Amino acid sequence: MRERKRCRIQEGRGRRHSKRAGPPRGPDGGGELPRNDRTGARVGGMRFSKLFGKTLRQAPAEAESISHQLLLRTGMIAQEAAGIYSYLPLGWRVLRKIEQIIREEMDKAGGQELLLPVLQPFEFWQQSGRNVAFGESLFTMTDRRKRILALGPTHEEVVADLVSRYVQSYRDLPLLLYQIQTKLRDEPRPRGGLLRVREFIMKDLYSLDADESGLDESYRLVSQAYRNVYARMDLPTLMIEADSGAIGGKESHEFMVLSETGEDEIIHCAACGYAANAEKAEFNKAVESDAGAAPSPGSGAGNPRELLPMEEIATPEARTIVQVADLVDVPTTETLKSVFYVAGGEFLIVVIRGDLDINETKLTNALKCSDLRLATEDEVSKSGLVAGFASPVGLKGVRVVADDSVKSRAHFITGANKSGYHLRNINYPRDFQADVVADVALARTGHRCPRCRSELSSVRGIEVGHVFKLGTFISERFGASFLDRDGGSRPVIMGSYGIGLGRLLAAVVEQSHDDKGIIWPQSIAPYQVCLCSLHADRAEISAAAEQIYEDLQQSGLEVLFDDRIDSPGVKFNDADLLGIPLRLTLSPRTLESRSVEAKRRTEKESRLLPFEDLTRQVTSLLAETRESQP
RNA sequence: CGGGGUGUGGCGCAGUGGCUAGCGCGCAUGGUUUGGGACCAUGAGGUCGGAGGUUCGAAUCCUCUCACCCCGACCA
Repeated sequence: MRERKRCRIQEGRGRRHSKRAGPPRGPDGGGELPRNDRTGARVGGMRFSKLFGKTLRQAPAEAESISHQLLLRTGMIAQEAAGIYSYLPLGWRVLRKIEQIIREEMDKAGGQELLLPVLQPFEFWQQSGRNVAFGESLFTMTDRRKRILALGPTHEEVVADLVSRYVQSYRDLPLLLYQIQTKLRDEPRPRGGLLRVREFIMKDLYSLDADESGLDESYRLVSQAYRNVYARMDLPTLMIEADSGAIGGKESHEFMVLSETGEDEIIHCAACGYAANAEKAEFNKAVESDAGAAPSPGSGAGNPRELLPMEEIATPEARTIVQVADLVDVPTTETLKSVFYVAGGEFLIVVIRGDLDINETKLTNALKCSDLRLATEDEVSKSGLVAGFASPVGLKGVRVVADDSVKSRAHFITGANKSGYHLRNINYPRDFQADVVADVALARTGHRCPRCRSELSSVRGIEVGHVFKLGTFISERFGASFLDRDGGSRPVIMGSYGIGLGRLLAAVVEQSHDDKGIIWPQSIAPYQVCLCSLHADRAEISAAAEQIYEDLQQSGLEVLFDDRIDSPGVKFNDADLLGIPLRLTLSPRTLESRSVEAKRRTEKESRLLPFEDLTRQVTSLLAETRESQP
């Protein structure tokens, strides 16, 4: 008892000492520990007691998504304004690891890294014409000479400018140029923590090729590099067909992480693997067991003589497709619906089969416009149309866009353009014509796959990569051309390939966590090992822990050393919350058997590792963990 | 931009006209503790988002405004 008491008094002193003079010295009286003890910062290790940032027991109320909550609770990020975040040391370590993985894979694919300016002449954007497509999302500022500068949301223009100056011959191609840097977009609505922000670090690669087959090869190479990146982060992704949006271009794919938190809807066919963003997804519009489908789909109309004559039917109060279909007792597939839009200031009517909805992305593309919105009630009535009873039949002076579903059958029911009446036996193109006929329909769960006719389903996803075959529209405008073998001048063919690093980080957290906290894949964990010393105020514990901390670092491991004088629960919970792959616990109990307890973040069980050869055992445990991960 | 919501100490919250604005966590100091977010004591910390107004008196009522979050529009 007396021994014990004395021991405690000494511990008390030690504790006071440690708080004033920093962490206790090494086992043999100090001097041997690496420098920088004042702040605890080391190359491979960090003392929890010195770590900048604090874990929170409760997530701030503004955080809704899991990743947002966990990243705030762990002190990995801190919000400064809507869609603008600071990365604190732990979060920044993770981001840098992601960055390094991406860099390695881009280099492996043959990429050359460079750094491009954030401030870009606004003229670049006028030259490409994309100032219109980006619209208000393009941050701009004015310098002291009143010159307008754009804050780069992406860098195709700058690359095209560089290429116009440095690429002269087909011998200079192909090229894969990439940068990893901050980009700025004035998003209308930032959300979900790091999932959608206004300032973000992005890896953007631009491929430059002499011909289409070169572009195909670049596209293939970079796509494979993307798969490698995700695989190294243990992140399952789905490559889907995508719309190219404001970036422009033809073919485009997105890499999606399936998650309910995701903003994108993916239309997917389990049978043949067809997968596309709902913005882009196609589907088979044939109506099954449709006896009335007189002209076969795609044939336009049949012989007009076989078609029944148009008739007017009274449909009082039936203003919606469902009401009309019920009243006349036909399925909604036998009706046509008309919707009114204003595109580029022009009023237009869009007609589509009654059971389908309009996909505004497809519509925008079909119209080649950049501003599309639903018409207001005022605009509709000014155009002389009666909402609820409108149709393109007999309409003059209004541009008509038809979804190709108008050709999928004959004898539709649609509005008579007078209140209380509809028309029966309406056929395209006998009874109305369209200025544009295109696929502008929205695919949904239950529709048929365009490839194999199996049933499509829908899932949500987070877009963690997007690749585009841009083509030549930017290079042409920047005079980025080269001389081919025959001495002819041709525009460079461009591709563009982006990964948002912060979003990727958030996607990993969305994908890999439990009720205790984050579960980092080893490749991007801020530290590989969390060393917890229990009863850290006891001299013998702290001495042994210091030694282990030292040894682990010497062997090249990244260690977060929880040297705080705190209860075991606090330390264990923080280790779990932070998601460090391997936890080592040193306590009086384990010290007695000259061992530490090792527990993987993903497992419940722990094991004792004897001091002898500890670093080797830890290293091999981590290697096993790496292998066992998918 | 439309709809909804929230602004009170670092975080989570209570406080709907009346005394000095309160609680939990966190923080500081001392003590007791220590294998899954310990306990006791003492203490620091708040222009109640901002401006204007009503009132003897405003965190509380009114007007305006700002910020942030969610849904939609839009957007990589």
